Parts: sequence; structure tokens; C-alpha cells
Amino acid sequence: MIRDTIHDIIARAVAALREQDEVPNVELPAFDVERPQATAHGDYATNVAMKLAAAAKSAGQKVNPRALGETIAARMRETVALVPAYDLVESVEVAGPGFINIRLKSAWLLEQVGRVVAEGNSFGTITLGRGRRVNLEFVSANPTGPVTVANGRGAFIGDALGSAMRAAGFDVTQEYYFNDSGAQIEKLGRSLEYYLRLARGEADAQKPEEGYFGPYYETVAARMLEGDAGALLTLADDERAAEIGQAAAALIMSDIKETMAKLRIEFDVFFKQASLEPSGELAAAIEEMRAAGYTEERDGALWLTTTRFGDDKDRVIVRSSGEPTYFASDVAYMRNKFHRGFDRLILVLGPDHHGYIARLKAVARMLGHAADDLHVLLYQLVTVKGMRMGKRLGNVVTLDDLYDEVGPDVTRFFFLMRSSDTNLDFDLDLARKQTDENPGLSVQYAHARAAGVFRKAAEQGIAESDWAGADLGMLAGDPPEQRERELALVRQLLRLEEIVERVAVALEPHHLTRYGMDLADAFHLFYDTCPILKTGADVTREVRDARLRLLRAAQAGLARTLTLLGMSAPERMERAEPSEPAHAPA
RNA sequence: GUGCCCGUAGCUCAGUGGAUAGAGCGUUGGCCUGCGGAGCCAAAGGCCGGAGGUUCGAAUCCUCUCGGGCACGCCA
Repeated sequence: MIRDTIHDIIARAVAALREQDEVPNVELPAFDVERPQATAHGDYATNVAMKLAAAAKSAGQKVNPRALGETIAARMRETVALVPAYDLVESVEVAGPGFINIRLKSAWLLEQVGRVVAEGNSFGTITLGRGRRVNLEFVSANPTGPVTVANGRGAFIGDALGSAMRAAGFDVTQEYYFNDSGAQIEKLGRSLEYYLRLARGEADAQKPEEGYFGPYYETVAARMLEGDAGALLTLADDERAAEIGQAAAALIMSDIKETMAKLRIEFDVFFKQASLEPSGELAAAIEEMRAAGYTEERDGALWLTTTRFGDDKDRVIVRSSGEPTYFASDVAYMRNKFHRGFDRLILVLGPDHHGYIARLKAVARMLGHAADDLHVLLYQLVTVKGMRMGKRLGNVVTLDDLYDEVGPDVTRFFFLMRSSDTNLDFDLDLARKQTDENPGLSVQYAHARAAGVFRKAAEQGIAESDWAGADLGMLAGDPPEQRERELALVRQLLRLEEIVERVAVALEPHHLTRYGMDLADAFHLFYDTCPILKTGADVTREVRDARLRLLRAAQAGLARTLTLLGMSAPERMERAEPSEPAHAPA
């Protein structure tokens, strides 16, 4: 990455200066290379002089950071002039309290366009992960109903994070854990038994006091009756609820998979909790904990002593009744993941799970791993503004509801606009708009606009082979206003690699949406300022060809960004018919 | 009571210890013979909840405090 090159130049210059005792002889502290907010400050800025001055001060040497900055900057200029690989730097200046601002050469920036076009679909790929294996678990909503916006937020976060981490060089497995056993399944069974009996016209059907109710479950019952679910109603009392629950859960699981597929949320593995017992892994995990001395018997139950590793209380894994708890399955499941050879586990969980982090990290330690091998990514609540009642569950809005309202692309963009650890207020009225006010669409529109120019070019008989080898240096001769917009577009494009890195390191996929908006903005500005095929515009053939090549790079960058977000990159935008308001006036 | 998240423009939110705190929407005012106006330009709008502290430098880190949300089972 470019920033790594800048970092090298700085480190090399400082090392050379230290050999000649021109800077304080202290260990070089960690320093930042960042993009300044103000473009007037150049492409990159570093605080190395201030950091080094601070380190010197604590070692008893007094140094003026500004003067140190001047010394380092001067040496950087020499380094850049000497090393051909560093030929991307235009200027090195000191500003403010000692910042060193680095500006890149326009010619070098323009050359990068060729690289972007050549990399195409793989542009934005970096080697950060070095093939390390990561298990990314998300959604994992119980198969007791449709996925709601509350637990569906993890779907978008997880899927986009997976894409970005793959681009960053990690080997990612995306996984869904179905809790398809236990008391909730029996509860589901009792609820469905009621709906099944209702559907068969049994007037004396008893509605359970607690359960899963709503229009959705009526349809599930109807679909079950298309099969042989009627036979389940004749089962004995002690197995009927569980059997009906299993049958319903299987059907709901297929619905959930369908929802995920519609929203382009991909999973490599659907793991069923119920499989842990027959496979023997549940018993093996409990035994492993016992053999390692991490369990204690108290009150007839078996406790896992998670307090040894920082949890605030121990946890039961086998009840006094002899039944393993849900937490026992968690232990077995985590053990299963580590046995599959993952270096790192990431769990994307909702806000109600924060109390689990300590115990899960304790389990990771008990399984012989570092607490940091397990990362829990918590996201906060979701509210939906603009839709009073969901269509399927009544009081709750589901992902299918949103899909029907605004489609997969806008849904994904809106869910990814916010940081995971802030509440998400889904503005459905804004999401429904098919105008430039809708930020998600404007990114797609930029891509479609680029595609439109290439269509127009084809109509005029201009083929890709005509401009594929165009001299991008031509653009350096453009009028300043146009050149600046072209360069601004290139700069935005080149940021993608840094964005991918940041998303993968900080586990913050929301940066991708913001970047998408920034890139689309830069694109629209370029498009408005720099005519390419416009009739009447005075554009030479050489400039036209160079701009087409830049346009192709922009299109590739936009497509890549959209792909990472799990959105489509349309060749043209088509206005859909306005959808009916969710609460139409009577 | 204990723990976690949040508090930044009218609204919804970005912001990696750095320079003049940004975006989208909304508001106001401009730009339509031309590659798709689903666009562009501009303006107004901020004691970054409050108080201390650390630092050359704090929206960011620490302590306290005030507001809002969530979680704390031999439930799953």
C-alpha cells in the first residue's frame, strides 16, 4: 500500500539521521501516517517529529519538534531523490507544531489509474491477513420465526465484514448456528399444534399461554399440513410438542435461508446445535472440561469455573436433572470450531449478549487458546422509522418486510451506514426515495453513469481497444479545475485499500458505506466538470481516451466497493414503480 | 446494585491522540439547448452533555457526574 511506502521513507530517513547523530538517539516510537483532513496539507501527514521529540524528552533530551521536523523532512527529500521506488513523492513540507506533510506527484497518481484498471475485480485486495483462518459467526437467530431487524443487523455486519476480511487476505468461513433444540423448540411445537388444530377446524384447539403467535405461524401450519404434519398431532403427549417443533423449525430454517439468500447474505456453514449431541461432541466437551479440572459439582449440578478466567460468576453446564445447559452446547461448539483449525473466532452478537463475553472468553482460555483468539462484535439496537406494523409478525419488522419495501441493495446500505456500537434508526421514508436524496442509490448511480458513457462510446464506434493504452499523462495538461477533479477522483480510488485494511483491523464495516459516498461524490464532480464524449465540448482525442481510461478505473472502484457491501453494481438505473405506503390511507 | 453501549449541526450519524470538528437528510438561495438533472454550486446551522485530570496537543485517553438505552437464570 502507498501508506506503507510513505512509512518506509520516514523510517529510513530517521534511521540514517540517527546513525549520524543528527536526531536524538532514542528508539523510534510508533508514529502515524495518516491522510490529513485538509487537502491543503497534502496526501499524507506524519507526526513522527512530535513523537520522537516526546521520546527524547522522556530520555532527558530537549528537542524542538518543529526543528526536528525540518531535519527529518530534509533527509526525506534526499531519500526520495535517491531511491527510484520512492519516486511517487512530490514534496515534503513541515507545518504547524511539526507535522511533516507529504504530497504525491500528479503524474504518479495518474499512472495508478492503469493499475486500477488492470486489477479490476481484485482492486482493493491486500495481504494483511496472510491467509489466516477466521471463523465468522453471525445472525444465528433461533429457528422459531422470521429474522427480525433486531437480530438481522448482524447479518449485514457479518456479511460485509466477511467480504472485507477476505479482500484483506484472510481465509474466512461465514457460519450460522441454529439453536434447533431445547425448550424453545417445544414451545414452538405447542404453538404450532394450536395453529395446526385451528387449520383443521378443531373448535376446541387450546392456545398456549406463552408461545409464538402471528400471521406467519398460520402460514407455517398451513404449509406443514401440505405434508404429513397431521400425523404428528396423534403422537403421545411426551413427544408431540418436540416433534411438531422440530418439523416447524426445519421449515422455518428453510425460510431463514431463503431470506438470507434474497438479501445476498452468504454462509459457508449452517451449523445445527442439535448435531452436537449425536456426534458425541457435547459429552466430549463436558468431559474435557472435567478432566482439565475446570468443573465443580455443587447442589447436584456441574459448574464450569469460568471465574478462574475473569467471569463474574461460575456457570452451570449440567443441571441437577442431568440435562446439559445451552451453555454446554456453546462450549462444545467453540471446541468444534477450534478443532476445525481456525486461528480466530469472531462472533457478531446483539446487544443483549454482552453478558456472555466474559464466559465465552473464559471458555476459549479453557480450550487452550488466548482470550483474544475469540472476538465478540456487539452491535446495538435497531429501530425502524416509517413502518408501524410488520407484515409477518405484526408488532415486529422483519428482514423480509424491508426486502419487500426497499429491496436488497438499499436495505444493505442502510444497515451498514452506522457504526455497530451505536443505535441504528432505519429511516424507511428516506430509503424508499428513488432520488438523489437516497445515499445508497447515489453510489449505484455513479456506477450506472459510468456504464452509460461506455454505452454511448460504443454507439459512436469507440472501442475499448482504442483507449486501453491511452496516455494518462495527457490529463496533467488539463485546465486546473478539471485536473484537480481528475486527481481528486484518483485519490479517492486509491483510498480503497486503506479502507479495506481499516475495516478488517477494526472490524468496522460501516466505513465502506461512507467511502462509497465519498467515491461517488468524487465521481460525480469529475463527471460534471470533465466532458468526455459531450458533443460540442472541445476535447481532444487523446484527452478523451485518457478520461475513458480513468472512467473505467472509477467504474471498477465503484463496482468493487458495491460488491464489498454486497450490493449490485447496475449498468443502468431503472426507476421502480413507487411502492405502496405500508400504512396506506383507508 | 453491577456491567456494557450511546450523548457531536434542526434530524440521523461519521470522526485513527493531531492542524480551521465533517457527511447525509432537512432549511435557504443559485445552475437545465450538451456524456442520464437520480446531477452540480453556495449559504445558514456546533461551549463535541457537564466538571476535573493526563499530554507539546483531547470530541477521542483517565476519574467523577448528569441524561438515554440494554443486560445481569440450574432460560434459550
